[in-house]
Amino acid sequence: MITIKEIAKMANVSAATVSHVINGTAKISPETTKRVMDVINKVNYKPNSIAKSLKIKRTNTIGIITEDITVFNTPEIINGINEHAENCGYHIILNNLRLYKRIGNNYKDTSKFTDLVSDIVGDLVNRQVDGIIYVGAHCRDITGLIENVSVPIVYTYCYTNNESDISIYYDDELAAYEATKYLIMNNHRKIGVITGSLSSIQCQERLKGYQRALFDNNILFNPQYMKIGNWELEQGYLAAKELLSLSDAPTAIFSMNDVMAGGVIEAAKELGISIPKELSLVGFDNRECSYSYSPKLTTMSLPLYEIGKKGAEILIKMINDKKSSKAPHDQNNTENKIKLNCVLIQRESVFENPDKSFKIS
Amino acid sequence: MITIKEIAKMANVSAATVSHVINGTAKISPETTKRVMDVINKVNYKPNSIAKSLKIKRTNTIGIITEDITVFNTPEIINGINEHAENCGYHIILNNLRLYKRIGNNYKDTSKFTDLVSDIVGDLVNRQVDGIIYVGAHCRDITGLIENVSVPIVYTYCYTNNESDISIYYDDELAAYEATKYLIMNNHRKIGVITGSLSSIQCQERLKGYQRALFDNNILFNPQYMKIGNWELEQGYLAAKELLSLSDAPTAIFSMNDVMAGGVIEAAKELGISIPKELSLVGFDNRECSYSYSPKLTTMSLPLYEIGKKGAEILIKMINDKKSSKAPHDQNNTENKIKLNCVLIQRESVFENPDKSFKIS
DNA sequence: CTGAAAGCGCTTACAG
DNA sequence: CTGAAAGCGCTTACAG
Repeated sequence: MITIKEIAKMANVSAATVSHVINGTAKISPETTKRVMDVINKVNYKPNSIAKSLKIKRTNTIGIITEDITVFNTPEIINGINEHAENCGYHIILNNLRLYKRIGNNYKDTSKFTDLVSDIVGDLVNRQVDGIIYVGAHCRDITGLIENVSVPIVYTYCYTNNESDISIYYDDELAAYEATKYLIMNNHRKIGVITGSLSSIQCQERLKGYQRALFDNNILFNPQYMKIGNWELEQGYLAAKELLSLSDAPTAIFSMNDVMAGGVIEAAKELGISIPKELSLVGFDNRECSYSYSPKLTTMSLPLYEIGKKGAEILIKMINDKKSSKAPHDQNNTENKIKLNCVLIQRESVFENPDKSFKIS
Repeated sequence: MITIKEIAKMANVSAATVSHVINGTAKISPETTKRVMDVINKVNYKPNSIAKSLKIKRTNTIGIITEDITVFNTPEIINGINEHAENCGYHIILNNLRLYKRIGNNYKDTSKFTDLVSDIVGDLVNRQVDGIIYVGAHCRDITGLIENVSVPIVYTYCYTNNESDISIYYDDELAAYEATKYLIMNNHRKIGVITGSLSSIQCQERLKGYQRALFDNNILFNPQYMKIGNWELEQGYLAAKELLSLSDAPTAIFSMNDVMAGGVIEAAKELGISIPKELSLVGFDNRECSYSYSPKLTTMSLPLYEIGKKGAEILIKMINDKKSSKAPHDQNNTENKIKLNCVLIQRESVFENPDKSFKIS
């Protein structure tokens, strides 16, 4: 490994001078600059960033802690973080908790892995990361999981109830509102909904959005049109069967995830009901399967890339603010819980209802 | 940030002694050990790993270069690397090329991103990673992409034609053989195959496996039973329609990926042919969608986790061999191209053919 | 415009 | 069993 001293000797200058030409931290005459650059290029010298980091107390590295990288949302969030970080010259140290393998579906009980997380955070801090981004596997409250960290941290796809913590996730209520409104704009007024597990916040928020869209358009909420699911395909199938056998069956269904929408498609096929001609369907999540269904599913896409990107932006800003000892982020008047918007992906499962009597002007 | 010197002062010993009790590198009396540990615990001191790395010239970090983390195979490979690396005390620096965003479907032309990769490799080396794992987005030949690296490197989900390079991927031929054999064991003898793009190596290998299974069981290859697809659902649908309308239609189909198998399911539904009772179907890849289909698809699962794990094992072994200046890996008599086996995931799409006349003893 | 020197926070022969 | 000292490869006031 070739060092700055050796370059200095070869170029007949001091190590300080070499450092200055590399970093542009002092005015060096064009001649010596050239002499130095020539030997650097000749021997293909690259400064040792570990040594540099030790001196400047900054690694230009951010730590990412993912709860489980195999969950569908995570790679795209990492992609977003990665792109912005790279543009700012930051590297990424990845720590994957492998939560599913370790504690299965107990992920809601954060106490089961606080020790693990606190070890990892400690480790990251020892390795001098400039900041940390935590990526949840499920959007939920993880208050208390991480405490007393000496570097800036931002939470993505999860949140805490601590006001000064920065959390970035997406707006379930609004997304459900948009999905329902899209069906209404397509002249549907009898709109069924198949929910996820009622105990989940996602489900509650999406239900609110669904009802608000109905309300805003003067459509009475018909409890018969609401079926309780559990996010699984089978429940979507069963719920659709019930909805479609109602005497006054809905002409459209909003399924709170794509997987259950797969069950709706199956049920409709069995009943000989054509999607989208006789039944319109909107899913949620824009999972891989939504594109494989036939018809291809119209669904709400989660702003995963954007969540990652925004997280990286804010974190890097916090790092820079800290460096220049500005006021910490939570004392600015900015809102610390950031909800990004989902976007509707129009594919093949929605059709304008031909019944003109419902037409909205 | 608290340093080893401060700990030394507080415990009334030298920094050397503190270092020794932390690392167990010398016999220290129980009394001083306790005194030192007490202050370490009291102030929650954690040594600065950057400083340590600079001194010992080892970071216990491996660099992962992924071609695209959003491709389905990659997260699971990272998971495998991660688990083994963590067990060995190694950290991971992640570099994601975002190949799809950058060059779209030109990924086969590695010359389009050699400069990018060589920058990243250089960067990783400056950051003193102990080794590098490259994770392909598609299993293909990437000879020449990376050259002259001073740290050990292993390739996963791709390979080079350079004998000394270590590559870990999976055995397409054998997997197709197993899939076809499974159908034969279920008493099928008229087995259709829907291929991917014929130009792809995967497809050629899988075709070989299919034919070898037929041959080994004395079944004549019937060209009518082979339909050329392109990995997309629509082609699977069309191919299945043709196969199923043959006068002597196959009783089973091997689809070279899960997506086309989705098309087969659709075609069968349209024709009123029941899967698996009247038609057995095996897919390939074990993608998310294969579990959402109805019936749930029996398919070959790629050993992604295992590829990652094996990659990490070999890389860390190379790092240790290098440290103790043993012979480099490629001079051992071990094989440097490692093909792991796929495993059959039995779900609901295969049924034993009731026609006893075919029964294999 | 350039260089000598100190120092970032550790580890490790070496001496005692 | 313990400590003084050198050094890993950089950067950065400071002096000239």
